Amino acid sequence: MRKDDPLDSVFETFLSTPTLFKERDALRPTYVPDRLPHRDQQIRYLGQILATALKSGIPSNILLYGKTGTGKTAVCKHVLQRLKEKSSELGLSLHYCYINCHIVDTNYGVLRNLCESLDLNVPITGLAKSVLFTKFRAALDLRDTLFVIILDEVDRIARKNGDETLYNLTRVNTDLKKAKISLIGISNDLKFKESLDPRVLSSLSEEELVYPPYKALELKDILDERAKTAFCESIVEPSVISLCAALAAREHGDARRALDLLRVAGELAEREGKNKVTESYVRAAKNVIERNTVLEVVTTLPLQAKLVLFAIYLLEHMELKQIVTGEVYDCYYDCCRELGVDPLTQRRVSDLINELDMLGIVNAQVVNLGRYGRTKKIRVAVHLKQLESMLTADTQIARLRDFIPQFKQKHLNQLHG
DNA sequence: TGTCCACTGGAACGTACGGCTT
DNA sequence: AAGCCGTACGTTCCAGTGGACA
Repeated sequence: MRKDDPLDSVFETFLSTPTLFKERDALRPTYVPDRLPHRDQQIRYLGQILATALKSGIPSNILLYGKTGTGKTAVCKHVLQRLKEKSSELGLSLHYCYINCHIVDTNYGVLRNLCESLDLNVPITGLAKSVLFTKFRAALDLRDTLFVIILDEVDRIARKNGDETLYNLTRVNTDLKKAKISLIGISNDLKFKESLDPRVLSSLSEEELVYPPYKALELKDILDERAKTAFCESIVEPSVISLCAALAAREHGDARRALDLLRVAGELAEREGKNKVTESYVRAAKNVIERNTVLEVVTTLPLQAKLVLFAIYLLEHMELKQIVTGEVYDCYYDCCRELGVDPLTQRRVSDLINELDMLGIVNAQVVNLGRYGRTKKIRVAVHLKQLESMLTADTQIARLRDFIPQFKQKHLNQLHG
């Protein structure tokens, strides 16, 4: 053991303090519990549709709607797990493949995942989609099985790549002799239907189910149950559960958020060697989570997006009444020149602003200023000081710090000129 | 009432890149 | 090695928008 290694004391402290957790993973979003409180109706409904499989029928394709953390994915996985067990009791074959289109967000990627779930080896890139699709269909039809495909965040793939793959998947049953497939699309965007090809829509949404957000009391029940699995006895004060539930209920009843709060609060308490999780740890957890999400997004942004964000930051820093696309572009252009980076076109920058808006770092709203045109009104949506430190962690952006007074002066001159 | 501003956002296209097939 | 494929990222072009203003 090296005496001067600071990590030694960290590890030793960690090992010597008793853990508060019995099963930490029970608070992770991927965990599928045995019981899902307040989702009986949804479970029953999904079960009824999929039960067709138990009499060798093809279940209708299903579209599930609901905001994040309303239990869509958990219900789906839960029901399919049970269905699979029941099928094998009856000697029927059933496979299911879960694909999160947020992670696998290309048509090719989806097809590749489907192939892999049938034990086919496919290259990361290089094959034509049609070739991949033929391979998949052929491999599938070798089995006498029902193949259920769950496409989580299906709106993402439809929006980004068009509905080609969805269309093909909804039609594949007509070409299959032995196997059958059934689709479950999960989406948190209610408007996504509008952008779909009507043919795809009608076959994908033979059945539809909307998942309402959890209410604070329902979240409390969920948390209660999970906390019992996750923590050792009498670690969590009852008020902690209520606070987590209340905070998450405020954010459209997101159970994932509530569980995250509880887990991080537990981890913070544990790290400080405490044997109780109190309300103050929940509040601290809230800050940690918010900061981490923004930090991760900002630091992983490509340089051009960081420059656009820096330009918005700069304008916000100058306390302008209104920040619009044109101003952002001018400022961004100057920043690029300062760094010797080739500036993008305004068209592209407009898209980058939309992307930053989607990520929740800025708020961009299209407004009509009459004679003064149509543009986007932009505001920074996160803490300005934090944003600065996150941006200037990038060495290139840091070089722009000296540029701030110069830019301010230039802008003032423009105002008076 | 018509004009005009400052963009938006869709569509088509170009380029670079990694990786497969032949 | 050549040809092909999918993806990412970007450009160019252009019709459309809707409220202020003359």
